[in-house]
Amino acid sequence: MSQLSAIPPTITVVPTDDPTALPLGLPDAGLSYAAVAVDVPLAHLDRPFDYRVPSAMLEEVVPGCRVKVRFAGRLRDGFVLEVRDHTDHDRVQPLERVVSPEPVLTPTVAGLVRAVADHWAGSFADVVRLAVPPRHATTEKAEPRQRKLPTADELRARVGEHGPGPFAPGVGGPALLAALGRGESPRAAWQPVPCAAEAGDWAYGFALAAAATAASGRGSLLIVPDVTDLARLTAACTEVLGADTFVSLHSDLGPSARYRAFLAAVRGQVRVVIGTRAAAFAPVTDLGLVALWDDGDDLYAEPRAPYPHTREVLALRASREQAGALFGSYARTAEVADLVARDWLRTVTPPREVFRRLAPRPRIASDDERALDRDPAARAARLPRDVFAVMRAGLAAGPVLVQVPRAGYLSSLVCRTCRTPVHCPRCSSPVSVPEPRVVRCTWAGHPVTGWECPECGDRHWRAPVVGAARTAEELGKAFPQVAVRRSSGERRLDLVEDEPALVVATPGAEPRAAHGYAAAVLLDASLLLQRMDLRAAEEALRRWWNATALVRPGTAGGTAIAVGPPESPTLQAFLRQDPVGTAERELGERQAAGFPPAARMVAVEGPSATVAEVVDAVLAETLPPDAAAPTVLGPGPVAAPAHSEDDWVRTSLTVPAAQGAGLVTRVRTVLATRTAYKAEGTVRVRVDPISIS
DNA sequence: ATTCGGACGGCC
DNA sequence: GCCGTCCGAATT
Repeated sequence: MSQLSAIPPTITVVPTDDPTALPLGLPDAGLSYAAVAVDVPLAHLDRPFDYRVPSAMLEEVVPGCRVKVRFAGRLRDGFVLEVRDHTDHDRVQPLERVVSPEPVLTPTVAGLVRAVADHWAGSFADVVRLAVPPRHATTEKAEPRQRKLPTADELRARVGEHGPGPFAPGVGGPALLAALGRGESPRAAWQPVPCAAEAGDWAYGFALAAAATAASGRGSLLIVPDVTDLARLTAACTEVLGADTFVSLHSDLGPSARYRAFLAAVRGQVRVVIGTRAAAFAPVTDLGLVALWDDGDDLYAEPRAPYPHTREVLALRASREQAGALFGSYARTAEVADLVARDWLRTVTPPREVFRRLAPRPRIASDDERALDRDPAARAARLPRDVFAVMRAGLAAGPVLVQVPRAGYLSSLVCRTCRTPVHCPRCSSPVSVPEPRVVRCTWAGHPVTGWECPECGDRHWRAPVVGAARTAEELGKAFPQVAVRRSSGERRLDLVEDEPALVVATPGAEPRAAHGYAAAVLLDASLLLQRMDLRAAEEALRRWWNATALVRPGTAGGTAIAVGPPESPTLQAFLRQDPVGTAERELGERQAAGFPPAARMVAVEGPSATVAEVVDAVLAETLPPDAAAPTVLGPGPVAAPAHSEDDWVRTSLTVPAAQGAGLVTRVRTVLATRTAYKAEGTVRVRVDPISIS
């Protein structure tokens, strides 16, 4: 050791009679300490840390700015949460540098980030990554685009000109717009009519709601599942609000465009933000409305830890910021039904008779052998005669949509004769066909050989439905004079013209028709209904009603026909055209089964030994008074992440919804204790996962 | 007396 | 997770 370092550090003596003096002789410059949310991955370090603000940085250090700090000896990124004149710590380090003085993490969003982290048993650092896009220095320094914003009077005039649009026939619809315009914060579960007419134009409705909110001097946040819906919403907002009034935030934007849109919002240059799930955290000042389209779409489940769901993020946000909420969809999820049952949302939908008159006429066609058409080409395409008739009639009036299952859904099998789904003889799991001629069970990967149908004894199986390519080919033969167009996955059409054509599309990739389809044929019914998922029925209805929404209203002859077993309750629900009642029943079933949203479920996933340790530790935590011990489900096998060497399992803990926060806190405590103790093995925790098994 | 390494505690 | 410190064993 050198001579120099042996000399003790200089100690500055502070006169004790000076009340403004700070300990350790630090210069008092008023606001000299910053509480920083440091980007550390460890659960037990998930809290703010204080740093001294060197006087040279005093100007730039503001709440919400990005900084670099020394933490455990290393440089790390962080956000300043608060600037204060004191600290409770005696060994504070100085801030290393200010990355940017731009206050990108507003106090409101910081509060939301904390709340989201707490709700999903995650850390602030994980959630803030979802909320604030990476900095782009050039964009930050560039001159912002000049925008001409309409005044409140102009906005009121526009809202008046447009009228209530798709809310027109609605019970409570016009009142909703009026309340938003008065600066109130109504919350609605909006059920527009699934049809290609104004009554079904959700994007127009969203734009009108944003305009009414803007007229009250407040901002709006409008969220949709994907870029296709975003394009539609962009068009509607441009028409109703004007192109200067809003920005669009989504993950397809490059770093520069993304940061530019974000800055326009955080700087208050725009008060309306539209986008996909990451935009749910966008810093809209004085938020008056959050709107969410089609909350059942699984794109709303964030794939990164802590796996928050956009619907709950927005619900949390509307509550925290006293904003209105508009959750719109053609189908209705059990979760929205739950929010309605708890009177957090009120249903807004046209009167029953208006709804039924405007909606395309729903029909179902049996898919059993006897119902097939006699026409040999139709027979080859496996088309029931009712479907053949609907297609023929529809083609006389315009394009006909044919919804077929996505390729991924084909990888299941049924008995050739009685259509009983094939299950693994060893562990009863469903089977999949990962590649041609290879049949494995989905849980354990057992190769399936020597299968025999438990119902009829047949030894042969087949794919239950043909895919898009085969369907298109067969339809071409059945309708030789008609153009057959395809839209799926990568090769996707946006719009088809009015000429008669058969448009074969996978769910979610259906192009819109310029004036609506004459008819829709939903061919994937039986396959969707065979899925062993808790949400199979809900998801099937969501897809059918989303496809139905592209068809002309029933008053203009529109028809939607689903092919499947007529006795299926889900097909019957389709026929009944009652998304609200259907979701209420679904919620009732979830309640009876003790599943979310009626209960809170925390799934712990990882190598079996680690999962067992974590679950045991959670169960060993002391329960709050009156709280019951959780119900334990599992462990059951679950897919391991790509690079894991171990097999993974999942164990789920379930408690009544009211005790959910307590359970999540206990889980979080266990995770924090484990990282502090450096326990071996990591787990993944999912609160209310969308797939339950 | 000095150096090395592994375990452990704290991170502002 | 990573760094710094502390303590015991090995090395001179």
